[in-house]
Amino acid sequence: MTGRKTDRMNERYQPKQIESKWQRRWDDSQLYRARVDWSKPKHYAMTMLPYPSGDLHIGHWFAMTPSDARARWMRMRGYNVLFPMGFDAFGLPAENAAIARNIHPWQWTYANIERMREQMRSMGAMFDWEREAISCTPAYYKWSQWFFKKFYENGIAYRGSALVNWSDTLQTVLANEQVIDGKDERTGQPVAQKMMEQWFFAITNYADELLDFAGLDWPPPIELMQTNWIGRSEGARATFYSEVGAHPIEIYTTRPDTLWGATFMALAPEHELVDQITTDARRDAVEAYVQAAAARTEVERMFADREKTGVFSGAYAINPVNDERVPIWIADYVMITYGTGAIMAVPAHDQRDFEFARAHDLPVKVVIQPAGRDEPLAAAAMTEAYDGPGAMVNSDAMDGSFSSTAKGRANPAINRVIDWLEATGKGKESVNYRLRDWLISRQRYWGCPIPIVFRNGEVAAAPDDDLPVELPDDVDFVPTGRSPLTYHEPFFKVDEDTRRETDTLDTFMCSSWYQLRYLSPDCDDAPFDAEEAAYWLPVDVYTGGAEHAVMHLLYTRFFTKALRDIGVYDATAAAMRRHGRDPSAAFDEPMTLLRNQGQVLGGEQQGHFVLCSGRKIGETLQAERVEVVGWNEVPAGFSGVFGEIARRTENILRVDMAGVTQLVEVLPQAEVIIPEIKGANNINQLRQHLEIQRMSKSKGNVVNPDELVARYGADVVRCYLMFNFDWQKGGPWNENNIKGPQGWLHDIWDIAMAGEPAGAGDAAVERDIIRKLHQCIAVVDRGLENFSFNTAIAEQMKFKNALKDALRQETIGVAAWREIMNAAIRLLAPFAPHLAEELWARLGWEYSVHTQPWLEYDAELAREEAVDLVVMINGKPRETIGVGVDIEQEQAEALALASAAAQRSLAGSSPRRIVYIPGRNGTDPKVNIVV
RNA sequence: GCCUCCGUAGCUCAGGGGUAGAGCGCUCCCUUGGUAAGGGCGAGGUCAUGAGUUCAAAUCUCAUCGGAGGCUCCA
Repeated sequence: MTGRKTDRMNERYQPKQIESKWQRRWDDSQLYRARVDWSKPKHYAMTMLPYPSGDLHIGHWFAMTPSDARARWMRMRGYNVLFPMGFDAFGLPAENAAIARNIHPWQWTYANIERMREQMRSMGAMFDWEREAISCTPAYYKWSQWFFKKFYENGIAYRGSALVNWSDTLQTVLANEQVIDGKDERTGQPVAQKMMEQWFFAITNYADELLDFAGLDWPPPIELMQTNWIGRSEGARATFYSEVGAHPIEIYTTRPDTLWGATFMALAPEHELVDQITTDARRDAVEAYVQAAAARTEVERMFADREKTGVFSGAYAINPVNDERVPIWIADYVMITYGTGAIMAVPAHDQRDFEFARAHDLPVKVVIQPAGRDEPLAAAAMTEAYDGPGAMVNSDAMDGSFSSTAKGRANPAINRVIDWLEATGKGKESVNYRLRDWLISRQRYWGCPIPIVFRNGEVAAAPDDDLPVELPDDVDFVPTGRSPLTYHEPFFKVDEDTRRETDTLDTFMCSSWYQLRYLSPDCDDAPFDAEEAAYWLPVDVYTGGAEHAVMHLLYTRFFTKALRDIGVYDATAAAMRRHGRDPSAAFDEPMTLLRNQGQVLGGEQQGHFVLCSGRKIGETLQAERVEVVGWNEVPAGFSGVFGEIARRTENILRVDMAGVTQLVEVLPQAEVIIPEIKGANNINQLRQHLEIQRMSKSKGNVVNPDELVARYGADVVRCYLMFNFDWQKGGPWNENNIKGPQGWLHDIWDIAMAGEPAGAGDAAVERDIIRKLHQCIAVVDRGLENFSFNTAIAEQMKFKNALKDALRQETIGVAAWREIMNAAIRLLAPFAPHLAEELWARLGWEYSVHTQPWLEYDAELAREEAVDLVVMINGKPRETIGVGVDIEQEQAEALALASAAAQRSLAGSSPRRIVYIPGRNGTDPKVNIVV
């Protein structure tokens, strides 16, 4: 023992030195260069590229280092792994920062990239920097423009007039996806609807294909969010005609089976026919209403008292199914952006229409009669719309059709009505989507110029020779509401008759294809090299934040499908075939597996609210009693200290008493009462307050990873992030817990550095450690497979504890020690790559541990030899009997019946039933005796 | 309002019809020329609540409560 202690004292684990040393060595030896090698299976792992915002924050570490650990694991398992990194470098923050600092966006951007690249190197991640892609470089955006041209030539990109989201704050339009609750999702500033001519991508052409997630392994919530966003609904369209002027008014409905129950129509205030159908008598009222609606933002329209407002147009329409005359109203509960912007209103069977009808005294007509009711549904008595199943009534020839709760054709009544509508030409089956085409024009400077020219008013794609259409540097980019490039004549003026498009592209377009640019970032005759693509595509594992669920992740899927359809992958498919790889389905989706990490939040939990009573000595209360209560449960007249525990150090509590901090010293004999924790309580169980909130500079709770690395080393930070959170959930930052992983790595260092053990070893103990090692391998494998990094590390800690214990007992011999260390260091390598590399070298093994094969789990070695036979009486465990793993049922039952517990319970009588549960892979066998 | 996921030890989480688990933290003891440290012992849980199915429920079903996220006049 003394000798070992001395050895350990000689050298301590000093992360700083070994980490920078190995980072250099890895660079010099090009350890992480990924090259096409058809003899090996490929694995393309990608983590969402950062925006170069200035400093790497802990969220980047949390997203990237576990992804790195998994990529390393795949590599050790024999895959040829590509794990690239880049920067999504166009966008508004660069402009805003540049304006604030009076420098150019590119200066700001490139300085940040330099800085972040260095910070990322300190992670010790296996990024292949040779493949770095930066979206704001001409070499990159040339191809963004090229794709735009291709889309334009194939009708996927088009210019159109539409009601778009305009942000006054940002002085640009925004995509639908960037607007949340009528506000810009980044700044929270309101967004107005404005009619503008803009560039769009026809993402809606792909709506149905985007709904299909077959073959994808994506988190169900993401699939659900995309599905909801696309918002497919099935129904029918029908055309009503205005009584005067016979203007056709097309409506969309999911309930054509209720067409006969329409008692009025409603048009959105923005509907183009409003002006034409309104009668002179009603014109003033209608115009006032339309103006009022226009003045309201979408938020106000949604959250204004839910009362349905509207105004009668004076006009009537004829219901095509029964020629009934129905009044046409203008109402802002009808959205111009959904369906046709006009509805047939069926108050009896639609709650919104019902509320409107009751508010405006419009008739209600029942056309679906629920079955099995004592009283049939009567319009006058209804207090809400009925949208359940029933038989069609008052519907002429359709009467009696059964309307189920199913949607679309699956509903017999709807099915029959649609057939009838189509046969009579009164309407047709129709599918509607909530998804709208992707608006990609931006009236800002720091983005990719749209490669379009206007020649004598004619729109044309910029010629290939023009690409890249370079973004000029000398532009006054302070926002004015018009694209800054419109003030830059050398840019926009091609010749007397030809003018360039001066809008720039949404940066989400740049990030829709970056996985392709990584394949060959220097390629200058194509967006990507077909040979590289044939090997690496598609991305096998994609990791990043869930906030991109319906933006980036939907766009990039659309992009991939569109590229496939316009033949961009043809050369790649040919190359695949040459190498014997089947290209079918290789280009349907960009990323086959997706996982989202959670968010690391600042701060922590709420403190307990306590009542402390005792003697006051100076400013400190010496408490003899501390009771946890609800925050509002202060007894009247209570004279001690009460409030929330803000901090606890040893037995000193700082109690926040309505903003004033009171010191409370809890005396050793004090009584502590915490109702939520049963049994005797003590002060250590008291929770102290730490707020949970997002990390942000303004709150001052941002964790700087550089400082952490300087203090603990990159490996400790990596392991802390992987260990202390469920990666897919995230959680509050609590640096106290860093001691756990830190101690673990220090222990491993100490164990390895203590050198070979002197004793001869004990075969049984060695066998047991090997068993534990293999049990550990299984758990680590499962953890990495499932992105459950915390369990993978906890299991290794457990194994380390067992090993340390055995070493202390001097029961491990030299040969076993080397075998175990060899395995343990390889197990550690994905998590703590520097430490593993250092120990691997120190124990005399060949560089690099990261190119070693992963550990082969051996179920036979992991198998327990002795198990406990559990004797259960009526399902309750009562006794255990040590037995061999191979015990048979007959023997087990006999042993169980003979046990003291069984004898006691049976007391001479015979059991009603005996259930034998054999042990499977290591679990204990059980015998349940029912008495 | 609707949809999805989640409630297990102080914390972070495994498990998922068959003995209640891990790591960290915490208590107490030892050590201290390893010192923003080391070693040992130990405590702590009606698996949110209630009902049902079963020989057996933390696990399956239903309801309720609580938390997180998403959608929301979607016709």
